[in-house]
Amino acid sequence: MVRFSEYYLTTTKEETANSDIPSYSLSLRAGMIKKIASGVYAFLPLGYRILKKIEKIVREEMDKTGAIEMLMPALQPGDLWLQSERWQKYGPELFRLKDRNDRDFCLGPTHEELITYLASLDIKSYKDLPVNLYQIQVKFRDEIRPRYGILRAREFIMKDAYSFSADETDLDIIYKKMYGCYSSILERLKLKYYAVEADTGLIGGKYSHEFIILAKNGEDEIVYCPICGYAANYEMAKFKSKKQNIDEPIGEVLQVHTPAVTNIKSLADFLKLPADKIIKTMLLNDKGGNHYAVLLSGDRELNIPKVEKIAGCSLELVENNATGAEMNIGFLGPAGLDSKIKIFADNIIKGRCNMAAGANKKDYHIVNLNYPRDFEVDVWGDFSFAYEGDLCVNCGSPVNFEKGIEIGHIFKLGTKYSKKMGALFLDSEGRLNPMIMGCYGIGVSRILAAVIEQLHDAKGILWPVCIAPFLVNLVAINMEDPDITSNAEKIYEILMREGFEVIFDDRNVRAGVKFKDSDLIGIPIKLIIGKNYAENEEIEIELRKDGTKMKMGVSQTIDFIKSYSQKNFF
RNA sequence: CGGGAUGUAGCGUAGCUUGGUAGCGCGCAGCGUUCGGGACGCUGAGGUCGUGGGUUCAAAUCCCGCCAUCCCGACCA
Repeated sequence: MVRFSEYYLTTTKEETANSDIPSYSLSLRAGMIKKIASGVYAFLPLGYRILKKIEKIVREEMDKTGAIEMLMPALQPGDLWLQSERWQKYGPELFRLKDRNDRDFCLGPTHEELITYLASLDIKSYKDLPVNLYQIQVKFRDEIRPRYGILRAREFIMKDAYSFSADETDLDIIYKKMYGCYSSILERLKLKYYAVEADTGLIGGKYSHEFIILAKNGEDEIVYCPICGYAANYEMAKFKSKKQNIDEPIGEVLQVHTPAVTNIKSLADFLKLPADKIIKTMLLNDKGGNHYAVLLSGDRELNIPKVEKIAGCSLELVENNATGAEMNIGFLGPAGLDSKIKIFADNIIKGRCNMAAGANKKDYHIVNLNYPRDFEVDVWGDFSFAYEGDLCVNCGSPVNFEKGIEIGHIFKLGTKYSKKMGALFLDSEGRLNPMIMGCYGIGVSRILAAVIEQLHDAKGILWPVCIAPFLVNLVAINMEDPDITSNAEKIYEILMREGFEVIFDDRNVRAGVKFKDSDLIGIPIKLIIGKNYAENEEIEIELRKDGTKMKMGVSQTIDFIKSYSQKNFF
């Protein structure tokens, strides 16, 4: 296939500065990518080979589900984004630009607007539905902090699919197909992953799943139950608290002078109470200036998205200085709170007794608060994050925590875009309806990094056979020995005739360099031609996976490679 | 956006405090010796010291602006 000496590939022995995680450092050292600007990378020939193989797998699995491939422009007119109102909502993450006539454009971070626009032009009847369209395209997001190389880049390659259907049932069918599709993609790539319940934000009421690849350096955290298989995004995770409600005689309400004690830790020290006997009162407000107080056990953290979900609007924490003295930030509590403020209380507090909380008065707290004697609650719910030691919401076993990389996200969009952009169809009774949409993304270039993140060792990358840039590296031990070179050439011919993806390391460098490069790049099989081939016609085989070494004749070697490639190791 | 740092050959860096010849390692080219897990010797090519201005007889070095890159920061009742 290719001769190393003629190929475009340079590897480096030394790491580059700031290549802080293995996948980044190795993809630079193996000569797969090159950084062009912050968060912008070029795929060099080796990296591009791998990328194309990943694309191929994604494409095959998508096609199997009946999804149809197309290609939309990366450059999109601002008008469409005005229609969906995302032009206003998206913020600086959206790459915006103007053409010579001063018209607004953006570089697409996703393609909902475009696809919905296209569907509105072409789809008129329920007979045209359902349909699931996808593309593999470059996306742009002006990330606040691009990092970890290709894992979190500003320009990246993504497969995104958009489904249109006439009813929820068809949406469910496609959603399930996509769920299955993503699972098969990740299984073919030999990745360890979880499909977790994810936050839909305020947009979609329905559910969504994230596909998370387990990795120490991941930026996402998941909570899962090893017993029953429950898995969720850290922010979303439901759980049961282990702590029992304490049964003790109800005490009398007392006001305590607590000068300048404004946080849980100092209050716990001051009152000599454990943090979970304190009610933490967090104040949020919505865009309309309405306040919401959230009561939490003192040892828990506020989970704003969970509150937003119940409140039905986006919320912000009230800043310390924002409301000034009249709110008594630092001394808030449920008892005697301004009645205009809605009180949300975490279920964990339910049944607890003799709690301490702020007195809504500077420098004072109250002890021995008891519900419902001393305060009211408008809404009970789950408003905190799961902690180590919490229990599975389904089966009650302790939950585990794991870091990971978000690789895919499937989402039921509903009619958000179709309504705004007029993507309507006539149903069988002649009524006009907005199409029901779903969107399904998977990060193609991110997969490349994620695979390395999961599959590498001290020597380099361990590619699964299905995406390895080459299956076989033919190493001629010494290019100045005519016997060795002529034998290697002969074997090279045979391997090519067999149709194997082979790179022939014909460089005039020492054997050690060839071995190191081969391991770094992560080619699954090394075939080594040295002196002993001339002696007994046996090829030395070494496997990257575990360093296994074997010797066998040419035809057995061919058979071995065939069967090895079919097994798709890792 | 706030805080902190850094920019010197393709890559990694020294020199800057105390202004005066730009140095080292890797890589690259040539020659020779080597040749089964990143060899060695000799020779050589390669630098607007991020950029613009200022101070000075003289600036990689001191001062100011700009640009780029990197790190940290979203939990406080």
